[in-house]
Amino acid sequence: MPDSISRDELRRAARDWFGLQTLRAGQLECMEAAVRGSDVLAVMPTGSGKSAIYQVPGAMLPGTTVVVSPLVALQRDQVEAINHDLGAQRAFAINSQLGARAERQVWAAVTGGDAKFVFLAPEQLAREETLARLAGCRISLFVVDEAHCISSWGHDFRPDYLTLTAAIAQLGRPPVAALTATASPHVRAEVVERLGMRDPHTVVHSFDRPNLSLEVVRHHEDRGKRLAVLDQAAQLRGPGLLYAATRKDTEWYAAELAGRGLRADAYHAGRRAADRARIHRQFLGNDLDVVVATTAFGMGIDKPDVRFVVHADIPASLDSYYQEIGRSGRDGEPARAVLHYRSEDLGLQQFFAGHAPAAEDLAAVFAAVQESGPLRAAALSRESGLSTRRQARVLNLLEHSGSILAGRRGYRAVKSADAEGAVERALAEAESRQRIDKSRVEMMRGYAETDHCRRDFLLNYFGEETSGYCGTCDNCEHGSAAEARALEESLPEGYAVQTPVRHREWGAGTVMGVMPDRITVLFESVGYKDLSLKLIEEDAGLLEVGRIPEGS
DNA sequence: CGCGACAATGCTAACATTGTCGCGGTGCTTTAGT
Repeated sequence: MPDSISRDELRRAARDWFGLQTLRAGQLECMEAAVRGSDVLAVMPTGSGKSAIYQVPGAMLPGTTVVVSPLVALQRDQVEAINHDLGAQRAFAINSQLGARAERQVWAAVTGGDAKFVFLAPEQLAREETLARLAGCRISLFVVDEAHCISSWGHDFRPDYLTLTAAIAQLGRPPVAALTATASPHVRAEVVERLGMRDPHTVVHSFDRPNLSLEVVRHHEDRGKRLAVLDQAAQLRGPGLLYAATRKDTEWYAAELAGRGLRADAYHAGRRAADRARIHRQFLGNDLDVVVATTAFGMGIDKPDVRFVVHADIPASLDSYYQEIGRSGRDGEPARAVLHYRSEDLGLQQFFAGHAPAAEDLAAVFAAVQESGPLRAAALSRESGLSTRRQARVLNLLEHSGSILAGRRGYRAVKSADAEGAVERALAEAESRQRIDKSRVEMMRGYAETDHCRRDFLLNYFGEETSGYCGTCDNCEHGSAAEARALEESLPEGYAVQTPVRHREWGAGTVMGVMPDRITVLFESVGYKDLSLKLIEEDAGLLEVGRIPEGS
């Protein structure tokens, strides 16, 4: 029985099976919670033993642990690592790259109870066939690795990330463990909500990486920025990463750096799989000085001695930025994070942040559900005529705006919902998401333009209290952070980071940053907003401190 | 939202300005055709 697994047994299993001589407090707590049947949310940096949190309980619990993992290449690595540690074939991956024969073998292992771990992408779990077969097995733990993908990809790029709740229900609602290295309070709340987690045991490590120095270089001209980026990438000691916003620019920078005698290559999703694998290998083996990449490069890359991460263009959010710079200096030695910033570059990110689905798509799907529901996704796709991807996004919006429900037998309409209102509410939901995405871009601008300590800004964003001075960002070194800090002596009382507030128009929110003249608040409905303290003081009742229930 | 490519304009000759259009990031899946 799971209840009988003790702390000592967990320690012993970690040591004997996975070679972990010591466990950190956070790790052990999470393992205990998982074997006890609690949900777990762990936010820990890469390399801190996050995987052990599910590997040890998964190996000890009876039945099978399902692990949702975003990339097939990552699944392969994870499977190999576990099988190597256990010295037996106990972990398997299920994805489209399996041949017919391999697939039969995997399923035989899973249904026969030999598989302790099954790795799949959310798209695989959205397939009725896969889910039904898994539902026939004993699933004792459901793990979502890289759980921040729910927030960053679920809304449009990979909507099946938002249908995991339904999969969990169909698997008999085992305990759920969500793991990630990067999640701001907003992302954490979203993960918990979207996975339907119940009072999860939560461990959040500090986001501070003191060995990373932070710097922003501002530019007005595109040409000047390009030259400065090249000069810097050529001059810094590698190995390093250079992030650019477009595929074309990665090729351009890589060619220019190669022209200056560096071993550089461009990495983006448009390159052939073999080339991507080669670049990855060469980078790990120190056969490349610089990889010039789009956001495609990163997940699953664990190289300890990356010495710099330079951004030629601003990323879409501080979440992305932190993830990308977090790939440097994992050995604890000094590393540099430099952002080359032009305010014009924000335009591209704002473009990426915004497009609503067509009203007719929403109307078609709602009509189909209302007339012939309950319907599962595949049947519904035949009725509505939409591609499964477009439909998944539309379904998700309709569900989250309260017009349809996802049940065991499929989607059905909420009795009181009418077509017109359903479309309207779904569009409002889409707009609200866009506002949030755009406000995240604005927070990124805030980081690039602040005169204060940049580490402070970053850590506040992730919900940490800070000192106001780190000494290793450009603003601290040049003194502007110290001046800014002196100003803060006159900060008003009552607006500490993470204070819950309620705005007259925008409703509930959380204070995310405090500056001498203004505070930054993350509102649940409209995203990040800067509020002038002067205005708040003048207009009593505009902003109330504390989480005051609606309508009272 | 901002860019680059290309066409059209203005006006009377070789070219500078203005206007329009299309493009831009992440990966799973499945399937048709070599």
